[in-house]
Amino acid sequence: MGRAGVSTLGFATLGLLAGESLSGYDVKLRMAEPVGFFWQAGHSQIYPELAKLEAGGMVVHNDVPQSGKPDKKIYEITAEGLSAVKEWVSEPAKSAPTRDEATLKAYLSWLGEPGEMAAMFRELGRRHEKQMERYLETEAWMRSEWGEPKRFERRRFANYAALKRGVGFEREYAQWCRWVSEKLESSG
Amino acid sequence: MGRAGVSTLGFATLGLLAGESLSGYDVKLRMAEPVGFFWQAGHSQIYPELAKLEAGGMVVHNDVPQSGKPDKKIYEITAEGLSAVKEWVSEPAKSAPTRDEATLKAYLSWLGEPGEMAAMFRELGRRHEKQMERYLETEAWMRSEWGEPKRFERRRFANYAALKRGVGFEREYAQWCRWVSEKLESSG
DNA sequence: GTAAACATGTAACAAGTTACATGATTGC
DNA sequence: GCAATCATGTAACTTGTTACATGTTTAC
Repeated sequence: MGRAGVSTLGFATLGLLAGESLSGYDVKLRMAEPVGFFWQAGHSQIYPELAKLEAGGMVVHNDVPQSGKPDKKIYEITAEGLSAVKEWVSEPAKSAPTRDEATLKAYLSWLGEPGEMAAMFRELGRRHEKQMERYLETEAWMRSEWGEPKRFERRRFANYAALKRGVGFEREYAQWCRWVSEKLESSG
Repeated sequence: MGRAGVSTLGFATLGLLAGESLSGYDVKLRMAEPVGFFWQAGHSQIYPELAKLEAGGMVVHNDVPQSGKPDKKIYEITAEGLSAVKEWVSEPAKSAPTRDEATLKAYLSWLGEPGEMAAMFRELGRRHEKQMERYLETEAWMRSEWGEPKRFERRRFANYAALKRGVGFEREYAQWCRWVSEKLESSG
């Protein structure tokens, strides 16, 4: 928890709501898609989080009655909530301790059969490569839709910057996987 | 939890014990230093974990009485524990969902003052660069101590491979941070 | 004398995952 | 008919973090 008991998930939610008012369901969808590769949460985390934010005066909701489905709760950020995210966003990002199972397995790879280990890393590399390609497609879409990255307005640039991190991360990861699998193969 | 209720932390611990018998305190030290950048745990997690592993027959301990300090418990991996790690290590690594606060802040950077945001990312970049340099020093030490990476025996290669991931990760991260801060500056 | 290293544990809390629970509408 | 989408929640559980708890030895 950070200031006034708002967790990082809380700030992520506030950040989304700073752009547009959303239902819990919509927040969930965005946590899966654009935001998902650097922060995600299931609905079982989001609904209680929204309730907590409301209790803290960061958001308010109004019910939109629907036929058949439960009432939709549209959450809107308050002035208090907005100033809280704005303050939070420029504070030093704390890099949470990385926990990476694949790197752990590389470190312990001497315990496994080299051929099997090589295959495992080859497959892992493929997965990260595919993910990178998906991000590159989105990047291409942004360029075609929004034009020159140099002239992006702030919100689009922010989106582009996050995506760029995704591309770099996956590329480096895929390269490393391929390197590991090749070395393991040639030694087996 | 994976097979027979062993968590990833459990396997990390078993992996360490596969190389040498260790006390809980020693496991903690290794979780901080060589293993720390891709998997870490405090002693409050390690002691109960060792007890759980022992209850599951994966490790056994014998007490080494000491003067003044509490008895040292030296944990040794069992045949069962060894075959469990060996099986686990070549299974597909599940990439746990990434949660990266800095990338989230980049995505929400449009909410902050550009100058402040740029400074934040510049500082973050410096941190990752320093970390990269620390890893590079270790790499240099390995080369000087162990010779040509090509001829590393399996255990040393495994160590080297994990370190290499650390270098690549930090390099990519630092580059991205610098790129973000430069763009934010030139736009502010 | 003071801090760090050695050595082991427990308790309280926060965060995240999986499963349980309900129910209409829409597209195949 | 069957799965997916829309829409909201709760409960149980696992994992990880921070704080509490104790006590000696060694180096500065």
